[in-house]
Amino acid sequence: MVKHIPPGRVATYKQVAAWAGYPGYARQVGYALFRLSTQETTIPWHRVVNSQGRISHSPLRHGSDQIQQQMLNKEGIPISPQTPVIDLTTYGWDPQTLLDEWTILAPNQTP
DNA sequence: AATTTGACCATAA
DNA sequence: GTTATGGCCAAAT
Repeated sequence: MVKHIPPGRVATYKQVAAWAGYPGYARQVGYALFRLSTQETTIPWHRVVNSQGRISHSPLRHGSDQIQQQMLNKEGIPISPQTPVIDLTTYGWDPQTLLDEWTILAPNQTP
């Protein structure tokens, strides 16, 4: 599911769990992403944030939370210690919303 | 078998 | 804005 999140957008742990068919399993999504290396390239782990629109910080992450901020900045998402919260109505991604946009932009097509 | 541990969440103060 | 609390759930103690 994380692979489907487009650049410049973010999704929440809760959303990813629900989309994967496991509503209520937000924590497990976090544990799964924790296993990934910060060098990971095929899975955009940095596009997953908590339900407040903030990066989940933890000393156990060994700085991967800071790296997450840098990568999000590189994709045009303004987040910093001064602006710690991402506006999910602007940058949040919802597959249903994407479908709606798609049918508006390209009617008579099947996604 | 019971307790602890978290990249979580909703609510309350 | 913030912290605290109780709930959640699987895996590891």
